[in-house]
Amino acid sequence: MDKKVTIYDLAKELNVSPATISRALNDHPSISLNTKKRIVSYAQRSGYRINKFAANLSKQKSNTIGVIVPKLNSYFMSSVLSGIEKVANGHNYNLIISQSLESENKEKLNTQTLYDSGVDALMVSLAFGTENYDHFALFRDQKIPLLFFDRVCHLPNCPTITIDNRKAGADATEHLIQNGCKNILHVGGHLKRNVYTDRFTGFKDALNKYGLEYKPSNFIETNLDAAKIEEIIDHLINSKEKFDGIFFANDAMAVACMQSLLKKGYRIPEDIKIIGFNNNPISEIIQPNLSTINYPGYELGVLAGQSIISHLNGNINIESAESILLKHELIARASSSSTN
Amino acid sequence: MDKKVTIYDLAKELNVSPATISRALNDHPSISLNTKKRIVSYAQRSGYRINKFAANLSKQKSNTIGVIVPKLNSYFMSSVLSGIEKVANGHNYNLIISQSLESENKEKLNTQTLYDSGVDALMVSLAFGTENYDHFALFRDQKIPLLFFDRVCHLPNCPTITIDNRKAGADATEHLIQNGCKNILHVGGHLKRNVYTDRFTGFKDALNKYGLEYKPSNFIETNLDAAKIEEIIDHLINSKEKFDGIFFANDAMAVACMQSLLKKGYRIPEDIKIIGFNNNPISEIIQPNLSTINYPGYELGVLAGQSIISHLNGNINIESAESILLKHELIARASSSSTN
DNA sequence: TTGAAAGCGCTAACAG
DNA sequence: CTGTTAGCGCTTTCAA
Repeated sequence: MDKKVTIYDLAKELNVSPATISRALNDHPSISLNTKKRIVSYAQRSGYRINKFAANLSKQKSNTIGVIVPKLNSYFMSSVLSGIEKVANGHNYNLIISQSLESENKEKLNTQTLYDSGVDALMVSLAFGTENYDHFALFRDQKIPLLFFDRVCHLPNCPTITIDNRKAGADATEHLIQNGCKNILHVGGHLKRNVYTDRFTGFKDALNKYGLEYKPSNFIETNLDAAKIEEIIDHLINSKEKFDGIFFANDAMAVACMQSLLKKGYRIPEDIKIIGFNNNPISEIIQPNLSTINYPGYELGVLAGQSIISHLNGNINIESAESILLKHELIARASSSSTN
Repeated sequence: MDKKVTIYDLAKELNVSPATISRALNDHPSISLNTKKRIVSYAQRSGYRINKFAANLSKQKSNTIGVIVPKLNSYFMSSVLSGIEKVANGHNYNLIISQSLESENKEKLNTQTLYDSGVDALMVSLAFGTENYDHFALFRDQKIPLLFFDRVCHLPNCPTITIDNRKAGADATEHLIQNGCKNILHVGGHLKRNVYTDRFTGFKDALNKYGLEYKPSNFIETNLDAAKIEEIIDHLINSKEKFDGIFFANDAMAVACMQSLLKKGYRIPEDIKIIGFNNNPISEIIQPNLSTINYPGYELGVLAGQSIISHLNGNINIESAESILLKHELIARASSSSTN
């Protein structure tokens, strides 16, 4: 069992042609049930294993999907990936996953590698810093399906899957307002990325809707690194402004901030109300529980996987599905409850 | 830019042979600097991209590493994967990642698929239920490096990377004892997996060391599903025993249990002391903060990636590194502090 | 230093 | 339904 057995070996052994072997092993319609059975059974016994290198070369198809994410180890992204993997696996697709680590250059390199690897489709969530999308041209030129999720950009014929971040941002903000906040701070992420600009826009929408003035001091752009929470605390404490509510672009930041504020003696929600984003499980561990927007990562992954695969199978035309919006949901918890 | 350009196209254009092109593009030693430059530059301009299907077939090597994990979306596993990806990417390896979803059968299928895909090495963390390891024989027969991490099994010539779970289990238990616990419950995972049996053994080691009796009621085997926490609460409350300490095999369970107990009016650590395992960030969010064992997932991933890759590069002989133990560390926090 | 040519193992068009 | 044959695009001896 050390030399690998090929279809030629099987062919010789069974006195048929390699083509017949191939047909038998691939459920090709034009082959008699008998020879098929004979071949499959013998292949089985002989320990034959297909050589995908050869099959891929011949078919110019790999049954592999490339995925590029900013980082693997975040609750949200790993949920998405889990969803994608689940459906891919169920359809005989493999996933090659790589991280851009928020670097445009690495994203570019990964894109090229995945192209060279011959993935049948590419799914990407953009790095913070990506400003130029030329590296995706390879895929578009070759008409290889390209789909963006969560942190997306809008290229012709490339579907996107997200939630309505603008509406969600407005919902979160409106919730704070309805619970009595008059001067809200929004702690956002890099404004290069749709998800953060949209949430920010939604934030301003809501202020506007309720006749609250938006001033530049109502917004801080961050890299969402919870380690840098002290900057925000400084802004909160030292600013002339007295903020009575904060809308964070993600839960991790919100929780880190809550911990710091609580330690400093702030009362939440009495002194300041807080809402996060994502519905990370930590939002239900922190006391008081953190209000947030549910952004269903696993479901997003499943949906993304399904739409890529049904496109690859020719079932739907992905290009017609320009952009899919998942439903989000406001989850009101104690961190923002009314205290009047 | 629609038809793909091959080395033959380049060869024709530059009046050299395909072999020369190949040498130029692969930094082969025996080629003149001049022709190399000429070729590389032209390849660049012409938009040439290697076809890995062909290269792989020819070399019987894919620069791809397969990874099988129980599930992608856990804090620990996504940290490990992030570490593996980081080093793999840095060495021009791609990762094909798949989930067994704790099913032995799926793990088996994934193993076969990855074998067929021609991965150069396979890294796996076993599913809960896996009892039979025959599916790995394919790899061993073909001498394809196979490495187990975290949830491991010991097959000849397959290195393993974990922490010393037995010692860690003993450390955790000893910590509770030293803080005054006399009757400790251990909530463990499936005993088929080394990590859980070892922690359990360490638990008994510590009881023994301190002359505390071990009775069957001191242990519950679970699938570590935090949703099933009520069973444990029942056991705690309705048992004749009065437990004054609990050692959980992971933090998620510990936190879920703490939340439930606190809601029922228990005081932690006064009424009962608790320690978890993994040092999941949630351990620093729950109040009181959860004592735990630091199990460095990212570092484990980096180490696992490095050892597989240096083996693939022929730098070290992986078979000599039978098993690597990472350092763990007890982190004492409020959930277990002494209250005498 | 370069070229010719033989694979790598499978698929698919065409013929029978 | 089955066989023949020509690739798929790259790598790698072997000769020159």
